[in-house]
Amino acid sequence: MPEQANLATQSNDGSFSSLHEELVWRGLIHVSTDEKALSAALGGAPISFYCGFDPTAPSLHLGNLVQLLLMRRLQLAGHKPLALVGGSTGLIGDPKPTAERVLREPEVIASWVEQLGHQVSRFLDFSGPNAATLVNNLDWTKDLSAIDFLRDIGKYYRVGTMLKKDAVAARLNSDAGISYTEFSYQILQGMDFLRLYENYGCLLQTGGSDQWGNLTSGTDLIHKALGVSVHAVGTPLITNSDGTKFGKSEGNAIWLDEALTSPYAMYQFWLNTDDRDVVERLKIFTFLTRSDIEALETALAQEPHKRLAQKALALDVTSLVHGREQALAVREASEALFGKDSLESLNPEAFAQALAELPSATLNSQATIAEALVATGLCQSASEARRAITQGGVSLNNVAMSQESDLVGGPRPPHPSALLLKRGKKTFAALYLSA
RNA sequence: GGCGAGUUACCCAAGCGGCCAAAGGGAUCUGACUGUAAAUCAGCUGGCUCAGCCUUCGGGGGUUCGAAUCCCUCACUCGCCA
Repeated sequence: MPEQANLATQSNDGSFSSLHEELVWRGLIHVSTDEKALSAALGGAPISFYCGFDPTAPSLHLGNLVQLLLMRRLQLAGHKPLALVGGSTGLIGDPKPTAERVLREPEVIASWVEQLGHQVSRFLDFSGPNAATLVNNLDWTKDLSAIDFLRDIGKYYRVGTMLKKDAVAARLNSDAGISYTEFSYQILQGMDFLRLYENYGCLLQTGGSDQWGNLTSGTDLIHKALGVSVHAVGTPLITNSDGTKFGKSEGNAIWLDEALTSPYAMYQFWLNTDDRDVVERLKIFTFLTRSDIEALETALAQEPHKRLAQKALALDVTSLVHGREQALAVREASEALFGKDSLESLNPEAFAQALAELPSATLNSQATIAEALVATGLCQSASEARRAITQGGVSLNNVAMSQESDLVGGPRPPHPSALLLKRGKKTFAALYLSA
């Protein structure tokens, strides 16, 4: 994992008259509580604010990155981030629109909480006058009794209001229904905001707009319990123009953990951003300035085939997540592997280096192409491999392989023992020969 | 507590005793075109030792030569009534 090497180079765009104005331009504010009050709070003396991350997986993903970068922008403007990991809310589960969540073992949740904490820490500065603080909501819930919870917090909640929250209403209208457990989630999250207000003077919560009901749960609770008005900001749901879900590649989520999504895959993901979406992504996912982004927008309009905007986006986000050095390496690998020049003209050293960024397998030269596809993970099963070969989408060092029985061995320049295996036009793996 | 409806492959959804590895749509994937785009067109999409075989239609049991389809039972979901 890269250290926080990038933090020092980040800054907000000085050409905006205020942080609020920049956030609006970047499209980061989809909904918020009182806009004037919010703008004033962001432009005034430093405030504490928080954003929560629930442990639903061992790693954060691109959706969480939106929040992390928003937090960083606020921090760069002088505000103090409270990064919350959901040690308790993760045990309950935020209601998804379609289905009840499966409860995980507390030990699993605890280990995910720890991993998320590490990941979050890489995106924020934990030193200086407005150092970030990592908090865990399990700290103020684990010893709370059900009776105290119902008496001290529950009384502030009206069931009618709770039922109207989109997340709950959607579930009541679906045939999945909703358990009392998940129904209660909004109260837990509201309580988090209250505790953070009491303990840290936290005045703002940020989150995805799909969390709006949970964000307002907190602002409402604080208002009712203490008579204080605090703020909430909901970022837009990121959607793809072609109608597919953002943040997925071949059906898999893009994770921030390099063990789950390689830096190469991360780079490729961003490089493949649709023309229609790329400017919006640059605004949200990079620290490029308005003038940088406008220049890329012009380039996109005039020479779309050069994909300068996509390249900038891919390099920048990969740098943010995996570090500059790694990002440059995977860019170089991408250019070598997708280059128009034949592989044979590549220098073996450069070729091997590019291959090193790909998923790989080691086989002996008597292995078949079908076996190689499965071993490298390019195909899930022998049947799928066979299908891919039959459909004409498989090549080894850019030479089409049309027979499943074809062997991987044989002289295949430029490298004696390292080979480039492709399924389709952009799904690649490295194959190493052992004999 | 009573009554009714439902649980099918990644998602939606047909099927209601054999012609069902299971229609149709969506999504993924592959090919053509291209910019490693978009749109469009075409094809593929359970597994395997692949002209054959094996496992799948909420779980378990049963009827039958034969079940996703019929019966029993359990679990879960939804709706109406109390």
